[in-house]
Amino acid sequence: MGIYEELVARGLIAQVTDEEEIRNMVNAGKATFYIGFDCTADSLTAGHFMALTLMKRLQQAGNKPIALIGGGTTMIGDPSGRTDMRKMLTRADIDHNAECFRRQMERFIDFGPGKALMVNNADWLLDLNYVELLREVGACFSVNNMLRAKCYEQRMERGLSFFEFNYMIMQSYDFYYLFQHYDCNMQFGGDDQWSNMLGGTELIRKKLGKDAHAMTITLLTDSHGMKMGKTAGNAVWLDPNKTSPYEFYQYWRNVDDADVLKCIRMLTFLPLEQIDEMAKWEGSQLNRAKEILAFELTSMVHGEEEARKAEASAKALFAGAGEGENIPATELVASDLADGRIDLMTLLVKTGLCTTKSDARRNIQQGGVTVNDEKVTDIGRSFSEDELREGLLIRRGKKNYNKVGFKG
RNA sequence: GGGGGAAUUCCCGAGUGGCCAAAGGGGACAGACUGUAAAUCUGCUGGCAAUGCCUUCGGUGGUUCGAAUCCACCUUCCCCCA
Repeated sequence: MGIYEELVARGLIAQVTDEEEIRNMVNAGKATFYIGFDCTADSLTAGHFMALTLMKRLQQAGNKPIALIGGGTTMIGDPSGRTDMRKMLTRADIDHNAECFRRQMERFIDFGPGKALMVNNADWLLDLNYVELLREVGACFSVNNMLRAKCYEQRMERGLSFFEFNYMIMQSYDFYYLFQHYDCNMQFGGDDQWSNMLGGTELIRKKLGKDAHAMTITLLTDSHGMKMGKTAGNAVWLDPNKTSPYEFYQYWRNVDDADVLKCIRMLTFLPLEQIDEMAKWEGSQLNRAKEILAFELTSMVHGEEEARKAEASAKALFAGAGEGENIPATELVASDLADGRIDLMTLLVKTGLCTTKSDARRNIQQGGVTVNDEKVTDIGRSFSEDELREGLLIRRGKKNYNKVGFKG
């Protein structure tokens, strides 16, 4: 089975420009492909992770990846599938984000000589001359066609600025540029990028009379059709300072039954035969599959050691046993106390378990707070220095823990 | 350039002088049920020194005993005509 067939079997491929040619090229390790990453934040997210694994899979099959950091395109911001305009970022923010991206990617992809490349489109986009660009590239685009592109559909209702409308042209120009300077013959991207990617292949055909290819990755959505990799509107980050390994582990440990197998197939490197076996599991047995998923991914992103710790903590906590190594902890000092005591509501806020005291009050009143496995419903409950010294395990809801200690 | 409309809490969206911390829905959070799942049901959803006080309805001023609501100006967005 070639790599192309494997990608299909894993459900990763959404659309391709020319299946026959792409299959042959990729299976023979002849592709030089790029994936663009717009650096709108200072860390990659779980959403980018799939693109990274895809790069890795193709690299392992002998193809050459180019990671394109969108230092230039981020100056505009992709309007695809969005209902409103992105916040404009400053040049300094973008440069900083690009640097963060670079560091994270290096952990997944081998950027050794001849193996892979990392480029930044700021290097060629920012110096473009407007009139020259219009003459050279603009002439190749039909506004009529662009307006028909699916990625602008939502914006046709609410308004799309000319500024953002140009995003497609910038992205197309990237492909055109990489095709000429790095022999890049294929572009990968999320399925929401399809129109933008076709813009690039069209441009290459019109300007150079040559064929370039595009292929999109199925977007990872849950059984409700929502994009995965987000909790409460917040991204699941790859940066351990933004999403701890434990939280990262828990995110995958808690996916829907209906989504586990899909995630394992698409995101892990486990052999397909093994996955097919798991597909027979049912009911609570699926919990085992979730553990595997969570462990595999945490281990890829944060290393095996961290994955083990996260797993051990999770098991300890949910088995009710208590002490895990890796759960968040808070050390209080004398100045945190008033008259040698601290009340529970303040404590909940200090540990980050609750956002405000009102929030803490609600949680206590609704029976959602536990201290050392004992439910506390008295909002006036407070703790002495001695109690703190012995350590408290505070829990909010089923899944949020914090260990509190006292120092000094 | 001309004309018309809109901006409300995390999101959508009601509210057109006091009964408004603001209906309803979604989401989030908590509880029950479970398998750390889903579905379902219940509660809850600005803050605080909490039967009260403070801050919020795009911004700045104004009218009024009292403004999300009325007036002026500004900002942003949408629609129609050019």
